[in-house]
Amino acid sequence: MAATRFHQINRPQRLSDAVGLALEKRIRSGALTPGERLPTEAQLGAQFAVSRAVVREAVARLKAEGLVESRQGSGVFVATRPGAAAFRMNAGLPASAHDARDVFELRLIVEAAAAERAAVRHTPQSLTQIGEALAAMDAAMESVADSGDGAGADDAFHCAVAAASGNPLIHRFIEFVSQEFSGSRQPTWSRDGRDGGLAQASQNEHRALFEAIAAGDPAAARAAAERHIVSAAGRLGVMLSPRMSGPNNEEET
Amino acid sequence: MAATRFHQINRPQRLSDAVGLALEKRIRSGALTPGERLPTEAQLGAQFAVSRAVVREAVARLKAEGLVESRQGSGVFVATRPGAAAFRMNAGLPASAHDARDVFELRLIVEAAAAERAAVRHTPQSLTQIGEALAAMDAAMESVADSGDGAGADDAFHCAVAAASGNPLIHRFIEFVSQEFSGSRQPTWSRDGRDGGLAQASQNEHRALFEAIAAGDPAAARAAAERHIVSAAGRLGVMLSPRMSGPNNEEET
DNA sequence: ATTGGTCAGCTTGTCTGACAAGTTCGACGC
DNA sequence: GCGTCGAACTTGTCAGACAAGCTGACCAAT
Repeated sequence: MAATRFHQINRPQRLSDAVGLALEKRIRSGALTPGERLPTEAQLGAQFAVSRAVVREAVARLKAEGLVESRQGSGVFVATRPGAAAFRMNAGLPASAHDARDVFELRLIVEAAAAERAAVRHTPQSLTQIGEALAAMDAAMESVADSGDGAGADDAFHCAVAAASGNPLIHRFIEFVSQEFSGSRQPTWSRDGRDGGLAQASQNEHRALFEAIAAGDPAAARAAAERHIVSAAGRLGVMLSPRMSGPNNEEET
Repeated sequence: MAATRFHQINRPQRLSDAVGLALEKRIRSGALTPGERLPTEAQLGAQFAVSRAVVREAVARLKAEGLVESRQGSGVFVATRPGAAAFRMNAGLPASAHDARDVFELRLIVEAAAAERAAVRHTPQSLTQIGEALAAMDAAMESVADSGDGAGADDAFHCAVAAASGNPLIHRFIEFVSQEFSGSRQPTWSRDGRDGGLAQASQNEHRALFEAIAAGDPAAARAAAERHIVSAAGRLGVMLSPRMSGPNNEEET
């Protein structure tokens, strides 16, 4: 909806968020090592030029993420195994030019393997789920709305393939990655994207993947999934190689 | 040290922890639904009989976990996709008989792809790192200590291979998975495991992987990594197939 | 009737100061 | 050398004040 689209204004970052991220960076970079004591709250307040309350809220964040532990009267210490409990796509590191490519490469690896397994392990029910998402994208292609439901159905298609892999961990991981980059499919399914043939190209790739899975051909499913991810990346301007086929292949970039 | 042993006294739970956990319980149980607005800070303070600072720190915890979002002047809301910002191996689901197999399968997919990329993208420095971890395992093989440092060096070896993949995201993910299952390598490197030849078998596989990477041969590196993961799983009693090579291959299990 | 502007009331964000609870370490006595 | 005590330090909690931002009611203009 148009109203939703204008809702995403750029809010200034909260001080407690900024301090928390800065400290997290120090921990993840190794500048602060496991077991090491952080500066006192008063010192951090002086260093960051913020109040003690802001520091405490930043530390509360870090505690929730398992990065630090506090002991009253003693201090705040880097946890022995900082942050091991959770994996995040953006671990507080600054964005770099390679981010999108790193993400697409990880998706290529995991989604191609999931497609391969879906070809072998799918059930009538899981195949129906994939087919329904495919049909929903066909319908979105004809939609007169500005953005329609194509991106949502695109998400659902990928997650249905992941679910058909028969490995719930892989399914959850692909869902996680998909949600973190839910905005990346929007350009393909926008009015402009559909008029420009992006959605049609994407849908052709989806159909080839569906057919390979339905045919129970894992090699064809893997190849179809790889083609699709590489093309999807290309549509966003990201160059990706589908296979490590030679020592010089990657170094051309 | 004996002094350390008596250090683990039962500390009363912090108020901010208790409030944070109580709110998290309401969210995860569905009593508070995605998009729903939480009571105001003042109301929560009255309900829990704590100061506003305690409430704010509890909310800071929930924000770090992706469970809520706050909007200044408006309120604190349950996130649209609560907890989606982090991926956890155990997502609060009960353990099932397929867990270990699911994990090894995910490792197989990601680590084999990392090895492939390491063969192409390694640098002299990253290759040295891998070699040092290999040497540390050789040394641990001869160690007279009961458990030695073999498991730690085994972890380090896998993480060095992941680092050599040239994709920091893959590196972080493999590190995350490795840390979550850091105990799984202990039996191989224990006294019994070394005497029984488990460590030697594992080390032979590590060496083959190292050599394939050093030779810059991605296909050999992938195959070596797959062999190793499949064998490692087998040493723990988990049956794993390295490839989806036919429609009936998996259904034998 | 609809649209746009204003403002009071409300809510989160930040700062400040005070005191409670707990830890650490040095001084002192035995 | 060992045990006790207390000062100094650090985190945990409370309270109050003000800043920044949001929401909805109300009124004027078209």
